[in-house]
Amino acid sequence: MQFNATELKAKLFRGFSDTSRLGILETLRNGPRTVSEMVEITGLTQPNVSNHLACLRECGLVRREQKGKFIYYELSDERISTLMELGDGLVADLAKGFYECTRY
Amino acid sequence: MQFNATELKAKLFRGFSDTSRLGILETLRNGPRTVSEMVEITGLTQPNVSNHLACLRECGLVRREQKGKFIYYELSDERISTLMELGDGLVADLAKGFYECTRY
DNA sequence: TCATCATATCATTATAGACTGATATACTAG
DNA sequence: CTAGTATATCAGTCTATAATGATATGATGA
Repeated sequence: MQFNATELKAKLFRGFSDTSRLGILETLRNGPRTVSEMVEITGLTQPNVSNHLACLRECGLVRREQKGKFIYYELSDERISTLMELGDGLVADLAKGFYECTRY
Repeated sequence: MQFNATELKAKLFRGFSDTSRLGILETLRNGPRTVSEMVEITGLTQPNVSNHLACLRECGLVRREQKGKFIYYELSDERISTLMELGDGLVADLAKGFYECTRY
């Protein structure tokens, strides 16, 4: 399989495009978290969180660090937070559209 | 159906998360385009482009303007370009990860 | 060593949504 | 009005992937 720039960028955004995955990324905006903390905060099941983290890590959006029996995850780049901030602003202004958007 | 902030933001990013849809948005970074121009540039079929544009319009990411027998689409907010720029930068730095990322 | 807790992986199921081909609508020029 | 071009819609198919439950791995402390 071969990728062009647009495909790669689409993949990047796909990291943010699922509610569960974005929820996980949101919890990391305030600093590193363990898997169980994220499970607690998001209400997702543990295997589900681990699966999404595997995706996010494979694509380089998060990195992890083992500390004792816990593994801490964190965002791998400041711009990932920036992207989410930009999203916040846009959603605030376009919110009406997103409420009504039923096509994807 | 009820949405929280994260769900809405995920929806926003979903606009950018599909290669075809992102390709369409990319063509609009240089200004308004007609549907047929986008078909020409992206290589997608016309119904496919129209479908994606309907999504994007419903969610407020693009707006359209009729001029004679053509309909011009354009990005509805500057920050949409900014978001794509940020994406460019991130992909450039994390590209390796995205090449190898096979999980979504 | 074993028991326990934290995290990861795997097979399966279920669903969203991308794409196609056919057709409908809408605008313009003649 | 009609013909031709531009765009939109729709039903059906197909694929990708999110979620689940069961299980495996790995680290810690006793």
